[in-house]
Amino acid sequence: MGKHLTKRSEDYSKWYNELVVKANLAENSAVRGCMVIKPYGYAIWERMQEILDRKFKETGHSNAYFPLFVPKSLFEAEEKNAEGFAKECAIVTHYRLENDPENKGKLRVDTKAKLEEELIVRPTSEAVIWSTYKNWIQSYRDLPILINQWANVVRWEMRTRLFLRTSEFLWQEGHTAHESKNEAIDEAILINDLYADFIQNYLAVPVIKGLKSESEKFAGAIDTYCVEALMQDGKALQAGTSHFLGQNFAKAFDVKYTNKKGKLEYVWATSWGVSTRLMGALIMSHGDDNGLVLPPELAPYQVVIVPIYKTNDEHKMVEKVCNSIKENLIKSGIRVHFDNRDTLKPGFKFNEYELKGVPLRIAIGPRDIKNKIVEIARRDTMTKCSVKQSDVVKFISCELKVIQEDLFKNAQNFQKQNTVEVDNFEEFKKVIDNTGGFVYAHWDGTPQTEKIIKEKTKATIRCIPIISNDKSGFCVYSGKPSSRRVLFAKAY
RNA sequence: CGGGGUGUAGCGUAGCCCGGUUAUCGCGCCGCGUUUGGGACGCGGAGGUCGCAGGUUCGAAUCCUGCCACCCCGACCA
Repeated sequence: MGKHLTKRSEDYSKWYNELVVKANLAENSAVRGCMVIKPYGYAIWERMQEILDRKFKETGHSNAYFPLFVPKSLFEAEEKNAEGFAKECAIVTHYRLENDPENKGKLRVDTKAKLEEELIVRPTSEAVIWSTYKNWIQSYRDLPILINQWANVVRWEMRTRLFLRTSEFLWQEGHTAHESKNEAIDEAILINDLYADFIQNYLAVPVIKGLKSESEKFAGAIDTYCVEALMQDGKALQAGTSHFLGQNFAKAFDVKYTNKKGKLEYVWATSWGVSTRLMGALIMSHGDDNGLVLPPELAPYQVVIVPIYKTNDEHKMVEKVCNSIKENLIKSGIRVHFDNRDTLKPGFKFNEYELKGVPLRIAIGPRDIKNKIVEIARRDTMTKCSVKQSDVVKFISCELKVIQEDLFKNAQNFQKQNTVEVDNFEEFKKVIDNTGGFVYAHWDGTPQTEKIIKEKTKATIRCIPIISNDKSGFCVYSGKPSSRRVLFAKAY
C-alpha cells in the first residue's frame, strides 16, 4: 500500500493499515479514493459517535434519517449551494441494467431505463432536508427543529487522500430551523463550541475557533463558524464547521411559519457537521514513529493485558490473574482487552498494541505473580513501571486521566511553538514556506488580497478567530488599514 | 483536465536500458518440531493472467503502439 500513498502519509502507512485500507472495489474501477474502515478504525469512529451523540441529545437535538438521493430540481433550489457543489457530484441517470447481447455474461445500462429527472447522490443534505421541513413547519409552535443525521455523503473530489478527503465519507450533519435570526446564530455558535469542546477534551487536539472568510465559507451560508487544528507537519486541518444559513434555504424551499402575531415569516436555519476526517486529525496530531497514540477518552480499549508464560501450567496461573484484573477494571468502567491468543509471542503483541495506540499495557508473568505486581507501560511516553496488584485499578484510572491531559498539553505546546505573528510579507512567505504553522497577520478584509496571498504562498485564511485582543494595524500584503489579525496557514 | 512518474504472489520488491532455460528476494500464509519477560528459529510446502489489448520476433516481464488504473505536482475541497 505504501506506494499508493502520498510521500507524507507514507510515514503514517504503518498504522493506517491498522485502521483503514484503501478500497479495492474492482480491477480498473473508476471509483477512486474510497476507504474500507477496518474494525479497529471503526471502533474509534463509534467512540466519536457515542460521545457526540450524547452531547447533541443533551442540547436538545434528536436523530433522524433522510434519503441518499436528491432529485436535481431540489438540488438546484438554493443557487449558491448548488453552484458550490455542482462540480463534485455523482449523478444517477438510469435505474436498470440488461444483458449485453454482444458480450456474453456482461451487463450494460438499459437505455430505456433513463430517469426523467436525474438523482444526485447527496454531497450534503440541505436540499432534501429543507424540502421535507417545508411540510413540518406551519407555526412558531413547530419551532425550533433540532435534528441531526448520521450518514454517508459522496463528493467526487479530483484528488483524494485517505481520511482527509475520500470520495465517500461518514459524518454527522445537523440541520436546525428557528424562529429568529439570533436564535439561529446562537445555535451555530453553540454547536461550534460543542465541537471545540469535543475535539479538545476527547481527541486532545487543541483548536482555534473562528469565522470563515467570505471566500472560504460554506456555499449557501451567511456565516461559517469553524474549528481549526494544526497538524504535526505544520499544515492546518479544518476539524469541524457550523453554519448560520440565514433565510437562504427557507426562501429557496419556501419554508414559512406563522408567528405569534399571526404574520407569515421565513424560518432561520443552521447546519453543521464533523466527519471521519477527525480520525485523520487524531493520527496526525498524536502519532509517532511507533504508530498511533490514542487519547484514553477515545480509545476503543484503554488498557490491554498481555499474559506472559512458558508452560501450560504457567499459562493457567497467569490467565487467572489476568481475568481477575480484567474484571476489576471493567467494574470501574475502564475499557479493557485481554489478549490471550497463544499463537503470538508477547513481544509481538507489545508492538501490535503500540501500533494501535492503546494508552496503557499491562504485562503479567510468573515473576510478577510471585511478587504480587504487574508491569504497566504507557504508550505516549513509552515508559514502564511496576504496580502492586492491589493498586492496579486505582493506578490505571489515575494514569488514564494523566495521559489524556498530557496529550492535550503536548499538542497545545506544539501549536504555540508553531504560531507566530507576522507584520510584513517577506517574513510571511518565509514562515509559510519554511516552518509552516499558524500565522497571525493583518489583512485588509478584501477577497482580492486573500486570493493574491493564496496564489503567492498557498496559505489561506483558516479563520477570523473569535477570541482576539488584537490592536489595529496594516494589511501584511496591501498595507491598507486592518482592524485585527486573522489566522493564516497552509491547509489540507 | 495540464506536467511528471509507476504497474511483477496478500504486502514490499529484483529483473527492463542490453529480448533467450523453470521470473528474484524479503515479509506474510500452511505443516511439523523447538521456542515464549520486546516483532522467535529450523526444516518442508502452497501461492504468479509480469495492469489490459494488439504489434515486432524463432522467442517478450524486457522493444513498439493503444488503452486502463494508481501515485506526485497544479486547479477543487470537510
